[in-house]
Amino acid sequence: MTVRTRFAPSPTGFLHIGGARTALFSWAYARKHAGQFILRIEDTDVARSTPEAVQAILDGMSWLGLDWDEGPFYQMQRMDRYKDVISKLLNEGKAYYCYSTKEELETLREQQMAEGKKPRYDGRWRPEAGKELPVVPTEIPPVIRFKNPLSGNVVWDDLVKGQISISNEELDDLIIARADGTPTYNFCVVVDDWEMGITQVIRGDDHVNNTPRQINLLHALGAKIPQYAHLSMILGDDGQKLSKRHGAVSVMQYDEDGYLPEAVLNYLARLGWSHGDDEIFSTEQFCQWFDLDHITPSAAQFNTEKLNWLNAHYIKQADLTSLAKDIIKRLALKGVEVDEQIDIQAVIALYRDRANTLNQLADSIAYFYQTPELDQAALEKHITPEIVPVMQGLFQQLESLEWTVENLHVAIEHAVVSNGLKFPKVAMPLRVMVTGGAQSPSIDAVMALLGKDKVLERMQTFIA
RNA sequence: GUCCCCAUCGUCUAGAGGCCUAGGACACCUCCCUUUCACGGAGGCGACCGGGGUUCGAAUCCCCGUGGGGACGCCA
Repeated sequence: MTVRTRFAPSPTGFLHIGGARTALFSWAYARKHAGQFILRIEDTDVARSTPEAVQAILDGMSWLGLDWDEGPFYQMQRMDRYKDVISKLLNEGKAYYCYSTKEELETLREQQMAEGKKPRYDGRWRPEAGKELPVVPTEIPPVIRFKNPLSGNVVWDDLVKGQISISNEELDDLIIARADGTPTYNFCVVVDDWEMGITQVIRGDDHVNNTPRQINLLHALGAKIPQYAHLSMILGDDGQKLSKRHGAVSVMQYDEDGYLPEAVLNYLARLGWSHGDDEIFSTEQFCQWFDLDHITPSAAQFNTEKLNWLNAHYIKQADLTSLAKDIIKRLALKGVEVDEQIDIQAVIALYRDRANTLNQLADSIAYFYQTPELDQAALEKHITPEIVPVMQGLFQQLESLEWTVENLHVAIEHAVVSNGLKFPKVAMPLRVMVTGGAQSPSIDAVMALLGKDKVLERMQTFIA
């Protein structure tokens, strides 16, 4: 049987890191088994679903390169189908109308909690042989509930967590249609997973408790039960749960912050999944290796440091042409316009080894195009009164120099030797004058790329 | 409260009874390279939650405890 997996986000916000990993694992599983990956938008919560959120999710998926074979399907467009199934259930006596009000149920819940019991619907409207039901109120629009089995256990072999067993006595008759007639999440999921032929349901483990209800529904519909794989959650950098108000950010934020999608993908892959000691691997390699046996059942804490390390790695590997395009864009965003006279690919090649993010890389080379900000401490430490004459001498040499790295090196070396100094004694002040700070790649290489005019102009302001 | 799940270095993880005096990676520390800072290279620090079993032998299996998390919606 061909593998069919799905990613089924609800469009109530952006695609965050947890959702992205779920999508990645579902996608990779389908790819690994040459199956299909389906995208389904669960938008039955009309009040909270927005088209902007749908777009945000699609953007996140495409940035990460997660493509789907079918969909996106929208549950709101499948209403007729759900209603058919509900009336079938009603006709077969597997579902029933319930006229309890929200207030009534709230009271019941509080009472049960107070008694130390698990809050659950007590089945007051559930029809049973020989049972007398309350008088149907005319003014209350009813919800429709599923007749959950009263006894026995629901057991499944979770592909991540192993065997999970939940007693039906813990479950109540869940609402499958609201008072306004719209079907609810647990019901739509069941119908969709069934009709879309999903073979492996890979999702967050906050759904573990929904699984037995869904399995019971599937049984009632005479559907085949898919396999389930429940992924544990991703915690924030601080070990706290991610939520809208705490730490959860859109995957697109990583784009903005200067992370490469392949780095994020690689990082996410290793969060909760492993392939021996392998740390760095391509998405293609991941698809070949991925399996559900090596997923950790426990929660994982996000670690930005490690993401940075991976990102730095991918920056070092990146194609220079596309890297340059990206960096030019980022510089423009900062209001820095690049000068065509300077070979930006060469500059990036010189700087890429020292950046964790593309933004850092852009920041670090901005001084090629605009007057650098001067590091006061570096200035005071390196540009001493004694060194100024030395720099004046060097300046004169440079004025008539044929501008190559080799010649520049020789010129600096000459200033060092003729003044009886150590190399850094000359290189450091020069570095501060040219770059504004005390850290840079080899100063001769930097000067070569920056060009004679800019170098002399910058030196001038310090030795005049 | 009730039910379900989880538990190896600070973090991500390897580990399917002997290969484990527990391996790798990030971070951290030291040294090397060096024109500063990085990069890179070589080392180092650092963990099986506790208690009982089972077994010749347990990080690995079982039970209890502890701790953490999740669920308990006419949200998904």
